[in-house]
Amino acid sequence: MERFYLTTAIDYVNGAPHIGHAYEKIISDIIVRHYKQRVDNVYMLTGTDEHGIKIQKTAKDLGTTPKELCDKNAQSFKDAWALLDINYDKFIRTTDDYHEKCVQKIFEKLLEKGDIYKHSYTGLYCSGCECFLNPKDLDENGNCPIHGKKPDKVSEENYFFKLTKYKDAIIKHIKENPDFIRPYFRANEVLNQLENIEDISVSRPTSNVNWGISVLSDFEQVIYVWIDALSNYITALGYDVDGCHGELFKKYWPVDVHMIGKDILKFHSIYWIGILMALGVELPKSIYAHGWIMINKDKMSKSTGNVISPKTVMDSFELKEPDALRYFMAVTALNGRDGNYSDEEFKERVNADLANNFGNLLNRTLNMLVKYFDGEILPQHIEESELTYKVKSTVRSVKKYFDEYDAASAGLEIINLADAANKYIAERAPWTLAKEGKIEECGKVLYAILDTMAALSVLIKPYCPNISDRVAKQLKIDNNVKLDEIASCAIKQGKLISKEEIEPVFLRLDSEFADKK
RNA sequence: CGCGGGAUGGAGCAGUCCGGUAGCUCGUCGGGCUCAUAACCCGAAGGUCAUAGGUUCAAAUCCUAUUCCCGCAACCA
Repeated sequence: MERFYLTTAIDYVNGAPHIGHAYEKIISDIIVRHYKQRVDNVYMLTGTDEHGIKIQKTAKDLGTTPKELCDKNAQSFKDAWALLDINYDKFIRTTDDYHEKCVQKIFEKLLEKGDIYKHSYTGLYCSGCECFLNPKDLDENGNCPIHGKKPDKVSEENYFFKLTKYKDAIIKHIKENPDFIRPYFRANEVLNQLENIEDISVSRPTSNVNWGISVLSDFEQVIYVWIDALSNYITALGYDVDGCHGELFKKYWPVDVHMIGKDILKFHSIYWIGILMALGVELPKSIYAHGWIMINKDKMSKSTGNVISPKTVMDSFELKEPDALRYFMAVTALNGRDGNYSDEEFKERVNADLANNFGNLLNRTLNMLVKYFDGEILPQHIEESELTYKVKSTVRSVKKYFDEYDAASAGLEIINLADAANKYIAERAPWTLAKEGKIEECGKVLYAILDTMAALSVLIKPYCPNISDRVAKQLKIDNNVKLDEIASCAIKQGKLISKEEIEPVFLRLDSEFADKK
């Protein structure tokens, strides 16, 4: 593999970014940073989905234009990702000019091919909701549950995509490629959904929705979200319906993984795949459906009012960098399951793993190095230890977990290595060795730990880039190396550090130190 | 009978496919260490493995039934 391409879902800009949006971007960013430690060419795409009736209505309510609303909210997403050190390569907005033009061409191509056709649709329309209601959503009297009145029978002309034509091919693809939908248990759900699939409506009359991309050959209709939003994954790379693709598309498509929430798996694994098949474009290598972040065990929702933003968390703990939140988000939800956030859990987890286990390990070891060796690494202390073997096996299993995009398990594996190093110290008790005059043995133990920390600095970098940098600085090593270049005995002989240069890499939240800072 | 997943010490989970001393993390309690960020290490307590039957020398694990919870089905990140 010499290139890696990951996309996140593009967020609907009808509101502000919250911790659920942030979760997806954080694990995506961690995966991307990990692959940068393995592959030279890595590309990450994120962005915003900006069309549709909800934006149109919200803008109207706020007395602004849809475009102004989108500009403002898209910026708030960008700001949030900057705060979290999300290193995306491109931020696409579905209102971007090149995207709109490409989507129009895609629509026309499918129309010409006969995979999109015009069809009259009759449904139950509620003027209060300004949308069609599903008969199942109605109350026992057949009324709209929100507005309490009978919806009208309305017919409208829509364009439909012949999804049913591709049904069998999609089923076949999913069954033949067990790695296509991750985690695997989600594939069953999709196959189940496929049984009852129908052609999907891919346009809306402008009389209903005007904030959208016009159908080129029919200005009475705008293109609906399926073709508009999902196409971002290829338009961002310069896809061209006539085959004159941009360099990025040639280089990075097909995508290695679409990182999405479990709620939109159906649209990606069925609708999007159908559209790609119709376009004759190669299919994604995999789609990863992550779980949701619950807040204090409850689903985050506007109605319960428990929606929190990443900035809220960072402000309430006075965090100046996102490392702790990034780490917590990565490990709180195991491979595709839901995770939970609470202030208590966050604080305890981060204190236990990053401060007590990881950070304190470096701190105590460097202090001993200063105390017993004046901060100097002596040549006779440089050698491999039993920890060297542990480092190698950790690197192997971290890679294995990331092969499955399981950043949580990989993260725990990394912390386990720090744990093993703490046990190693206790077993060897270098402070006792120093007192007993076994000074050379003491030096070797300290070196073994520091050399393990050097590897840990590289391993933890995708999760906690700032912490990693502080470790690297104090150990005078380069943490900007590929995983396979992690070497034993990376720390060179000579003066390493003085008492004054030792700084905690991560302070406990709510600790006295943290309060003072 | 829509499809699927689950029920294991206070909490969260592994073990179930291929039966054979019930394990991990956190919490609690006790001890140790004193290099360190109230940190680190060791040990202990605590479970009739949802319920009722069955198969077996032996069942958390296999079979049957029951109860309860959850996901998807339904434009929630």
